[in-house]
Amino acid sequence: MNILEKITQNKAVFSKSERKVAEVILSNPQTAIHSSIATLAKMSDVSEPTVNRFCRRLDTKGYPDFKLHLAQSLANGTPYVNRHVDEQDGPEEYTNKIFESTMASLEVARQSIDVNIVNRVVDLLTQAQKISFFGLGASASVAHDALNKFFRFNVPVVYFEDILMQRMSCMNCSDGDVVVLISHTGRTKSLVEIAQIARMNDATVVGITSAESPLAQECSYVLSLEVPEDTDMYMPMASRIAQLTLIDVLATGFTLRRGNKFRENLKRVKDTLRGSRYEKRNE
Amino acid sequence: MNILEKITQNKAVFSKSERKVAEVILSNPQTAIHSSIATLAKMSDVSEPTVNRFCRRLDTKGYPDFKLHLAQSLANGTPYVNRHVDEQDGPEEYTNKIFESTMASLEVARQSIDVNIVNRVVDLLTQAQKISFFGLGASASVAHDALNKFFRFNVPVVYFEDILMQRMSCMNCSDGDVVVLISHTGRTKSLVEIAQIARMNDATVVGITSAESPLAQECSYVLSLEVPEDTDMYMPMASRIAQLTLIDVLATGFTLRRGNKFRENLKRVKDTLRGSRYEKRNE
DNA sequence: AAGAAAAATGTAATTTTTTGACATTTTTAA
DNA sequence: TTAAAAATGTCAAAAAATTACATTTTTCTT
Repeated sequence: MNILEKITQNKAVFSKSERKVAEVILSNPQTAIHSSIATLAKMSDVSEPTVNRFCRRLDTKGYPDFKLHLAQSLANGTPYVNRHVDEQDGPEEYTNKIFESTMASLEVARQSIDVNIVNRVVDLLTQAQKISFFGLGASASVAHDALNKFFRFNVPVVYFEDILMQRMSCMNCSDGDVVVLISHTGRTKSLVEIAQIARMNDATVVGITSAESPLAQECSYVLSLEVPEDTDMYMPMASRIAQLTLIDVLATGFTLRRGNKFRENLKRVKDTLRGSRYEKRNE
Repeated sequence: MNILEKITQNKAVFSKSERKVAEVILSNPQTAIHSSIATLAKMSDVSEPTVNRFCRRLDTKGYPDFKLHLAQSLANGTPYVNRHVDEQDGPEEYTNKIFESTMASLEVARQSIDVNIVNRVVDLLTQAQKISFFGLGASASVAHDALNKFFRFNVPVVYFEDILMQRMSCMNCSDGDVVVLISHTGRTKSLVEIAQIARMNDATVVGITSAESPLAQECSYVLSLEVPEDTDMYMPMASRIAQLTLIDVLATGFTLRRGNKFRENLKRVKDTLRGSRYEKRNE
């Protein structure tokens, strides 16, 4: 946790002298990290051991350790912490909190990704005869997005929102088809069933879900995403974003694998859209 | 500048022993910042002054100063820069680049948001008789997602992918209805027309789009999002993510405005989903 | 309000850590 | 091969941080 925030929060707990130290540090943290304990003690007008005790109260091992923590806090301007929205927050606060915690979640998600599996899945996708993307609820829009993306690649790609359509589609799967199933929890019954159906019909099933979930068990490959608990709003938030970003990664891997010529193709697809748009005046 | 990079770059300049120190630090920077010069010297199998000289070669004042720099470098992992994917990147590289540039874009987008407009739009939404979300292409899935989110609020909410349905829906708009139009460029002709139709029928039109685009001109309120140019892959990437996050912000503002009781409602909605899921074993 | 107990703070000594001076070894180049 | 230069290590001095303990301040009880 950011040590500057911690100092602010614990202000009430500090003793009088410790508070003097806190003031000096908060008002000038950049100076603090370059001072020795003696200098800081003089600046705060307290004794050296008091500064040391202050550091320990913040759960650091001592002054040098404290400086390290402080340096780290200062390094990331606003550190991407998963701050929860609360009741009293105004628009400014909740906007920032949502953005920041989304970024924080992406960071965590990124670290949880196994690039070897990404690589293998990209392999699979490039060789697939047909790619299907299915998800339910909040993950439906992620599947929808994946459709949009892979459609540009001129690959047979399928997406349905309707469970029955999804099932039927999987019934008709065959060897060489890849089915990508998206679910944050990996506990949605009907999606787990879809996975089973697809596998019975020789499709390769890729799950974008959490590790060791029932869905993960049924998949040939699992791209597990660890995303910190969504904020308190009882809605999926960060999980979706992480899934989407992973889709971007797969799409990128796909185009890289296909090489340069293929990318020119993509440019053409993009240019085709031009007719449907108002021209941008060249400034 | 990031000191880890600096170490990597200067590797050629280092002497043999200094390189040993560099290896140890690069391979385990987290350990390094918590070690004394003596420990690090032993780990690198060199003498203490050698470590000290190593630090000075990197333009730090000495070992403690070096540790500070190192701590700061580690704090912001790799700062979120918009690094472009290129041809030779392996899975590891492109995965990280995509995630990082997504985070970087979110940061930029966040700063470009006008919270006053967010606040006003939240106002509008809470008082709306009916809310519609429309987008085309990549933005369609964003609208889809918004549907999913606002549907939970037990508000009349509408979403269509089909242009004709969108038009018809807007024809039937009336005073008190809010139409949210999503488009990165704001230059999609049919969406601009939708905006005009909606306004002719007294709906309030909110645009999530780029400032001063043709679409923005036609909107009652514009939530403009400035998103750095998407990476070179000719697909919308970061723009979508920013739009989605903005939707999260609006949804959050909405629930906050509605107060505590309302949030309990949301919890109930979430709990309702339980029947469709496999239980999580309590570990 | 007085006095004892507890908490906070400071002093001084000790320990740890870092740095500097100089000797020795290794490398480089003529 | 040898002399100069560069690199590295040894050891001692200096600086910094921490500990133990004494003193002061605060708090609580009677």
